Amino acid sequence: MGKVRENLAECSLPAALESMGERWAFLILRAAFNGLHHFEEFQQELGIARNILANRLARFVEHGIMERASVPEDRRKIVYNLTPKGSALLPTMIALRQWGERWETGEPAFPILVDVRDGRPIQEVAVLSHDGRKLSKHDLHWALPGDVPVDTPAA
Amino acid sequence: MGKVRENLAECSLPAALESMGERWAFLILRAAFNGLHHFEEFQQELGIARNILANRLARFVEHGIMERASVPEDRRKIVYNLTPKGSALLPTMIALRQWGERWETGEPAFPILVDVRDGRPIQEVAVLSHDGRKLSKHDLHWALPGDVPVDTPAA
DNA sequence: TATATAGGTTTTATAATAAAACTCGCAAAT
DNA sequence: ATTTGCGAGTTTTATTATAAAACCTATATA
Repeated sequence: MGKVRENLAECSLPAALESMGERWAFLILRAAFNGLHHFEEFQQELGIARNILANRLARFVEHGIMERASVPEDRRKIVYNLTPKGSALLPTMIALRQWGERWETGEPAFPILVDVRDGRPIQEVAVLSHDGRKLSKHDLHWALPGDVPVDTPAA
Repeated sequence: MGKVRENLAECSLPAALESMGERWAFLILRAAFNGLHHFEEFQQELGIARNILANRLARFVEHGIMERASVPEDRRKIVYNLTPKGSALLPTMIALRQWGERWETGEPAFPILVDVRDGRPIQEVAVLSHDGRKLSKHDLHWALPGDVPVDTPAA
């Protein structure tokens, strides 16, 4: 139990925050998810200072969240694209956005995100148990290696 | 289509970031989820500067993320507790933590979070369609009011 | 009554952010 | 072929946020 509290400091939230905890990080990411690719696009959409934007993009590239490539057809242009690692931040970003909708702005803000296949709204991002029950903070518990039941197949 | 891009700036991510976008915000929140309640506990656990901690806690209270109450048994003491609004940040926080585990630190970091009922690890936080399919960014689309099919019950 | 504790505030130093002007390589127009 | 303009930054200077340390006040404990 004391062992749990001791190890808690080593959860990977601090590591995640190294790249995402800075101001503008989430907003640049959102813009990237919305299809922006170029320095000037980010700058004009967000109104961020150019030096800060340059710094953030460089940091994203360093951390493998975006990749930077020059466009052959117009060699002035650079494209920034989300890597798989960057794309993997989608649940985090949508969870934060949904929280903002529910608790800051007020529910039905348009446009809303829908499944492209059937046009229906996505679910609220939630913490789920292995069998799909929605979990709150009271349903959670920290476990050390020995305590965790291994998912043993029947055969 | 231009209408979608136009409205995009008004998604609630910026509103959410007003309280959560500052340095230390997620780490204080994590500590609160882990059962810390007092100023000195936060300070010692995180090593954050006292003035910054005071500022963050006050901000959380202002934004309704935590509530501040004094303890009757010892009137020096103050407890900070997560409100429902604060607790609702759990999916965001766990999503970010899981991302850090997967892409920054490397998978099996202990202790891990398990369902208190059966002791089994929780699922990865994901974006799901209305019928539970896992969605990536390519499966998502912005929709304006008219485009969204309403969930019409049969009767 | 003296001493320690909890939860801050104040002061001062340092680092991050912002606004504006500037640079440099390339492309397009004249 | 030269000028003009664009894309992607950098530099400079001003402002704001963060940090470390000392200090303060009300309460509790010895």
